[in-house]
Amino acid sequence: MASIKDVAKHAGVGVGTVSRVLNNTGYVAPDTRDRIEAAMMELDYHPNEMARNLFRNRTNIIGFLIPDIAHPFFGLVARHLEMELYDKGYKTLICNITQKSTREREFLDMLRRHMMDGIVMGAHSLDIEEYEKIPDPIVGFDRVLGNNIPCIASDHKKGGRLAAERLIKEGRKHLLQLAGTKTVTTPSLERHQEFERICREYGVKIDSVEMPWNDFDFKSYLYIAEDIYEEYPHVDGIFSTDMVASACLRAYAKHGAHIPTDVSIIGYDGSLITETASLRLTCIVQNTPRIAQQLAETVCALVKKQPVTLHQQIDVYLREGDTTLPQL
Amino acid sequence: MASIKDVAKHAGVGVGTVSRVLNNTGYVAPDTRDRIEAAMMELDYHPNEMARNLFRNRTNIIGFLIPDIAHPFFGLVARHLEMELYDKGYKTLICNITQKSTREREFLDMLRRHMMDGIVMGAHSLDIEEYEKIPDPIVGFDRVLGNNIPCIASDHKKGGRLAAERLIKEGRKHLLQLAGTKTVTTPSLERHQEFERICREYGVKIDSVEMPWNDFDFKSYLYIAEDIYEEYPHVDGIFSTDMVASACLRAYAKHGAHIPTDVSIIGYDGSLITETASLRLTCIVQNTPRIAQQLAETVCALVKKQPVTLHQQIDVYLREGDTTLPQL
DNA sequence: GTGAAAGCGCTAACAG
DNA sequence: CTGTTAGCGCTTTCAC
Repeated sequence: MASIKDVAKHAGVGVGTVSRVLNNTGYVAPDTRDRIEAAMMELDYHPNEMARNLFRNRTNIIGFLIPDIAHPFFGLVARHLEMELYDKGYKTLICNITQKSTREREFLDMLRRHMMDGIVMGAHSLDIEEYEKIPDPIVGFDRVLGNNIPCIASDHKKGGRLAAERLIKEGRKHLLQLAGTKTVTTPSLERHQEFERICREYGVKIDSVEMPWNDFDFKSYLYIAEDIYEEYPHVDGIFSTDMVASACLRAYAKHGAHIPTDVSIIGYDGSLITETASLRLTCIVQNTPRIAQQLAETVCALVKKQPVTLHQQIDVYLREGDTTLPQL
Repeated sequence: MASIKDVAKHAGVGVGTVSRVLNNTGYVAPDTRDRIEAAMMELDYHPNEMARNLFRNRTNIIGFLIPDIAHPFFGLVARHLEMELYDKGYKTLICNITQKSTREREFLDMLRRHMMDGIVMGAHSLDIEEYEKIPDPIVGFDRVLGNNIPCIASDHKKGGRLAAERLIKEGRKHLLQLAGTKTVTTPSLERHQEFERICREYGVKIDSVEMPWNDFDFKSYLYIAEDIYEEYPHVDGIFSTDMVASACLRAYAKHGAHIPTDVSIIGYDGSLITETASLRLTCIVQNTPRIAQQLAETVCALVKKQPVTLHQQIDVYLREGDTTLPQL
């Protein structure tokens, strides 16, 4: 708990001089510096970052708000984002908003109270106006938070197209896509619109089902998948997020369908679970390293009051797995 | 950027009074309070948390150091830990230390510089003495960091026993266990010692392989699994972490082994990937909610200088999946 | 080169 | 009940 004053006293100098060696600013006589460094060592001195923060008016902390850090896709983004931010000199504060709560508002409030220099919003539930009122750095990850708030998202439209075209090319005749609830609008919904559009364009039968919100609990996805099978036992192609797709894979296989002979399944995200299963899920992969890089770059630019691009789209691609028919 | 001074001036009162309504301490005349609240509203005032932190000498931030937040097991612990800490009034700062770097030391330094009130160490690489020198709150998650540093870990010994006994009961005769590198000692290594001990006790052949460190990249686990198959094509029981076990499942199945008829596989952790695969991995489940709860409770107690239990063991259990023979 | 002093925004003690 | 003041620990002019 030694303070800069203690060090100064111990070394027989003023606090200003200690501060100078601490920050390597201005001139300090070599032997004075030595004495100060010795004093710091002896007192086991560590500069108090809170005091520095107060003076500089920044904490070097960026907040990341997400539905659930345990979700494989968000976990991956968080990992890369933390890495990128770290390299830029920032620490990452995370906040899950799995259940309905006041967490989001509190998180935004922390930003306003200067606990964080900026935040990346990977989830949202308030009205656009609320975000636009906030003068501090905010970047949306897959969320459109207002006209002047940057948003980074995958090219979901292309993702939907790639999936639809692939299934159609395989000769599938009755497709099914499962989407999350549309309580809030996010760019990712575009993939389903595009998927449906293309199916209609090719005259392929398409059913779109909106699923209830369920906190990413895989067990409940399994129940949902069972219901889906009951209602749509004869579809021959399914498109959904990795998690839901995996659940459907289990449900349809359990009822005797052979994957991919009878049913092709394409996941969306490209998270770890598409690789660890014995039957690898064919999926549309979101470029998480790139997303994280852009998020970090944008939020840091905002913090430094540098100009930023408001809309950034990250490319996606289809990765072959074992749940679609091999291409000829 | 309005400060408490601006509010005071605007409301025609002293800063002390404003502070009083801010913190609901002491008496403030109703109409004075109204005037102040109106001023705060008008100026869009938000108290500066950095200044408060400096005064109170705490940030209400707890750090969580882990190998990789994208790893399904660590992600799960992080999720629960964040929830627990949030309920206790703390925010969670995460730090990955995937690659060799100075990150760990920097993280510890942040603790000493009062950027965080305490940290939970889910990874470590320094010598015990380094941690013991640090006077600030540190709790080890599956890491013994010193004689006076609390450590919360699963009952790994029991985990190893449950796995061994199950495989032996199935009549398996040649077991194989894959362990991580032993560059640092962690309680989790006990499961392998116990596994081996029990195999010997029952006279069952057991091979233990130490794997190289690979940053939890599943693709490299697959390569390793291939090598393992080459070297141990005739084992009939495998025990390893979920990730490695899943990779082995793929490798052995690919080479024609039928799971679980020919080979039984038991994973360790009980993470999401054991549920999402079409062939669910039988596994030893670590009680992540409970672990997180204990971690949060312990680190908070330390922050408040309350007494804590130095060693806490969390129970584990075996969860039936599809990669072991059904019990009679 | 270096010390003294002001101030970052807030809280709490102390007079009135 | 409320205004004034002295710090929290640090950085940064500004004289000496």
